[in-house]
Order: sequence, then structure tokens, then C-alpha cells
Amino acid sequence: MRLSTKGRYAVTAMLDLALNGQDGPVTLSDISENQGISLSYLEQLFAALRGKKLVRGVRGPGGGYFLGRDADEISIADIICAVDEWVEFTRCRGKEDCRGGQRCLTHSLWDDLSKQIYDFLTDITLADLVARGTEGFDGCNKESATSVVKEVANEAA
Amino acid sequence: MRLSTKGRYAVTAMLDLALNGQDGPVTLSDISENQGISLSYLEQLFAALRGKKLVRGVRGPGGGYFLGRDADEISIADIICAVDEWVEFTRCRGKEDCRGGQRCLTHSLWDDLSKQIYDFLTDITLADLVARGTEGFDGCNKESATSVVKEVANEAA
DNA sequence: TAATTCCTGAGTGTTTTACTGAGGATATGT
DNA sequence: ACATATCCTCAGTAAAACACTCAGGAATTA
Repeated sequence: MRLSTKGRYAVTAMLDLALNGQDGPVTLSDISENQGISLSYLEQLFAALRGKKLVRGVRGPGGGYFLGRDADEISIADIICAVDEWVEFTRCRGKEDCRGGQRCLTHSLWDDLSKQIYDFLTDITLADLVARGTEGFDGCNKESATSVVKEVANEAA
Repeated sequence: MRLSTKGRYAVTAMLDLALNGQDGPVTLSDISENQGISLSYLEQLFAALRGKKLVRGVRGPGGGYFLGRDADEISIADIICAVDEWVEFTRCRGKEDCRGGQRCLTHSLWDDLSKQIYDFLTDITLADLVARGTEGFDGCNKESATSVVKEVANEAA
């Protein structure tokens, strides 16, 4: 599991899509402006997302992007795997590569952890995030990440 | 939270240390050979780990590295944060940066998820991994966790 | 036909990655 | 004292990834 800023861009963009895609498609220009990501970079990311059928593009005026399937059917792991190519880390592919089992054991432990992280992110869907966020939303103020700021919640109400 | 191969190298090296550091210090040469990481790169990583007091170096012949504290007091998040500098992702630092609350909401959702991942990795210690791994371990030939993960990933694709 | 949007691909400066190399500081064994 | 082993520091570097610009082409709508 690889987790870089590239993956974050993708997750953020998909979140934007989940939030705004209810009434009509969302254009990349909108996402670009909303999230502060360059248009061309978004196009690269969405090429990958399209390849994995996580989004569906509609061309022409009034076009844009939809989610490829329901938000509760798209996990964070899906999104990250689509853009952050999965890299094989351990070079230990069989018993012959192992020296005294030591190296192999360490790698096996890493693989275990890696799988745990993957499973964790597989269990979180876009719908989860949206649901969780829109009810107990804590607003923009980064300094109070834990405390609840109700400004945007009030704005929405 | 950033999770790259650099962080993996660090976690793997620390695991090696946790496994072999019971009777005397472990040299970087050993780790280099065991894990297939270049010596100089390890020295870079351990400079960072030393800075965060996660390891303790002993110079001279017979020297090497110890864990900086007990294995059950070192979380995976500690290790990754030591080598993979924490990068602030969202540029949204206050209400003035937000446009209609939309961008802000997305960023807040990301921050939420980011914190969840961080908490998850904070709860896993080196001791956990070692304990979990050494009991059920039966060598390299077994269908490794990595290939399982890859299957799942392919299935999702 | 013109505008809008997706879509493709080439190119580019910057940063990160993973490594090489050249040395110095500190401790050990003889 | 001396040679050796180890940590430790720093400078450099090729390759990859990142994030982006630019230049168009393809499909759709008005």
C-alpha cells in the first residue's frame, strides 16, 4: 500500500465528486478550482480512475464526471490503488531467497502489516466519509482539529 | 500520513532490530545484508531514527544499534513519521481560504481520514508485529500475504 | 458551426529516492 | 600505540516520481 500526495489528490477529487455529483456531472474545471489541483494533473489522475471504472466521463457541454458506481461501493483503497501503482516491496519470493529465515521473517511481518493497512482502507468507503463528515463536521479551523467548529454546519443549515 | 518505500525500509529495519537486538547490538552491515538495503541508505534512515530517539547507536567494534525504547513503546506511526517527513496536505488554513465551504468540507473529510489512518498505525507497535508474526509463522513457501493482497487488489480492478 | 467538455500525449522543472564515496569520531582488542 | 570495527557526517548523483504546462483531437450540445 502506497500513500502519497498523489493518492490524496485522487481521494480528495473523488470526495468532491461524491459531494457534488448528485445533480448532474462535475467538470474537472470545477474540481480544479475547488480543490486547488491543476487541470492537467487532474486529467492524468482521472485517466487512471477511468481505467479502473471508478469514474465515468460525459463529453460535450454540460458534461463532466460521475462516480463509476455508488459511493458506498468505492473504498479508499480502490482509489489509491488506481493512481498509486502497487509496488512490490519484498524481494523475498521463495525459500531460496531467504538467508536463515531471518530476512524472510521480517518481510513476512511487513507483509502482514501491509495487509492490515490495506484491509483498513478497504473498509472505508466514500459514502462513509461523506456520512461521517456531514453530520459532525468540524469546519475549517485547522488549529482546532478535534474541537467542533459549527460555522459551516450552520451555513449548511 | 505518508507511506512510501522509504517508510517501509525503516519499518523493516526496525523490525530486524526488534528481532535481533535481544543479545547485543545489531550492526547496520547485518541489516543491510539481511534486508537488502544499501549501507549508506540505512545510515541516512538511522540518522533520522536516531534524531527521534527511536534507536541508540553504540560505536566501536562490537557496537551497533539498539532500539531506543521497548518494542511495545514504538509504534509504526512513530517510525514512518521519523523518516517520511510529515507533509501538510490541505492548503485550507482558515475560513478565508474556503470557497463556499465546499473545498473546505472536502479537505476536512480528508483530514478526518488522515487522522484515522494515523491512529490506526499508532496503535500497532513493533512488539505487536513480532508477537503476531513469530507464533503463526511457517516459512517462506506459504502463500504470502502480499500475493493475497495483490489478488484482492486485482479483483477490485 | 461554435462552444464545451472529455481525452491524449509530449515535454519540463522540481523533489524524492536510493545509492556511492570519502572521510572523521569513537570504542575495542592486541 | 596501533589497527580495526563501527557509528556518524556530508557531498554528490542517476533515476524515478511528482505536479504541472502546452498543444492538440474527439465527442457532444446549442
